[in-house]
Amino acid sequence: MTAPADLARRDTDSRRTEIAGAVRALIAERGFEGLRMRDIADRVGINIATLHYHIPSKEALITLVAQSLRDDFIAQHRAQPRENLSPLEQLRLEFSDFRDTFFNNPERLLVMGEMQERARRDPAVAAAMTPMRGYWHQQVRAILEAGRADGSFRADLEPAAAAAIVIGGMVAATKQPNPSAESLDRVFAEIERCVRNPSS
Amino acid sequence: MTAPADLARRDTDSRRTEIAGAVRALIAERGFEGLRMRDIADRVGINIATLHYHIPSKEALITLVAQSLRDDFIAQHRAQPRENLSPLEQLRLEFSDFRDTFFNNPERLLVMGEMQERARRDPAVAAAMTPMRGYWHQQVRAILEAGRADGSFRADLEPAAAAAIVIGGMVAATKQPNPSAESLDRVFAEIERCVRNPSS
DNA sequence: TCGGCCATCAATCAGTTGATTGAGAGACAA
DNA sequence: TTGTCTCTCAATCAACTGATTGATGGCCGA
Repeated sequence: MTAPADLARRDTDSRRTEIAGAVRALIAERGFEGLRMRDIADRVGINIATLHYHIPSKEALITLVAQSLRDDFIAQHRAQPRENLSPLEQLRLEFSDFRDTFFNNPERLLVMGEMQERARRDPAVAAAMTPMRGYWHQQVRAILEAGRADGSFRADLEPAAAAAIVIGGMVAATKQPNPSAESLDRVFAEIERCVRNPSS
Repeated sequence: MTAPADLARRDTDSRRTEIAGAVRALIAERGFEGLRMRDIADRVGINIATLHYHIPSKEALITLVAQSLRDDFIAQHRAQPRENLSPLEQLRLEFSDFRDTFFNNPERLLVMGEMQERARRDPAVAAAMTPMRGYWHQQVRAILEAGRADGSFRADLEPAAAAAIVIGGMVAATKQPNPSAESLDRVFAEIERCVRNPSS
């Protein structure tokens, strides 16, 4: 008996989603260099040949994960309406989004970090990661520009450079030893003081 | 003839240093998941058994590299006298140090990034990386505290959080697409504006 | 001179790893 | 019913990988 009736049989699309989730969990746990096709199959609960049926190669798998990350990222950013908020409120929304992800979905940030490293050597990964990084950067930059325009942020603020610092600062906050909600918030508050207009 | 006279014969200490250098170059090129003992031996120009003679295991090798990074890092930071400089000058020295390393020794920063990722799962690596990160953080924090004290930096600046942002901002600057001396300097200048006292 | 130690190498091993093969079972249309 | 298409699996492969073994030649102290 090679395919018992009680074993879940899924269409390829949902299988691929399931596989992507398993891979992300494994990368978060053991990193890229510890990623094994057999472990992925085991976690999904399928045979390694079945895994290869849905995903032609390990390389394709990694591309799939990069795309799944990008899709998640953009979906989350689109979920919240930001139009009616002040630039400072938008920036704070960015912070709270990030904090929520860090605590409720840490695997996402971990895997993004790993993928970011790999993007340097793997064009296929870079093709999925670069737009995501660009989207985020653009989002923050637009907030900073709006804040500079309405006087709530510094007049001498350079949006592109400052966006890099804001994002870098957020990421750095998570890499401190023993990150907590409080330690994250301390860094976020400092970023706020970095960009706010002192004379307002 | 298995050990010809024209083949370099080195004592274990200098061999280990040589091996650490080769490993760092390989990690920078291919990342952690592409690191192979045979490639290391090839790059050093020795047999794989000789490699294992000097380094008992791959794990020990990685610890060795982490330590070599830490030693380099601290050596460079001790090299420049900072005592007679103003806080702002000290901060700028930090920037130029970092920029020099990025362009003259990019392998160092690349490998530090990879190791930082790995530190999360490997206590031995963490033991070497955490003090390095801590040293750097402490260095920047001291500069920021001094600047706040003498009024050249913001009075409401929180040194620990700001240090995280300064370091995170520097690192983020190198991860922009197509980083150049100019793009780095734009970020560094923005960091300066972030911390300076607006009323001075 | 000689004996022991150090650094080195060719050859080899056992376990791992990504990928393939050939076939079975269920669903569904003709 | 029959045929075919999709999804699944056990078994297997060839290549790779970290590590070991046993031996060799040179250096150095006695």
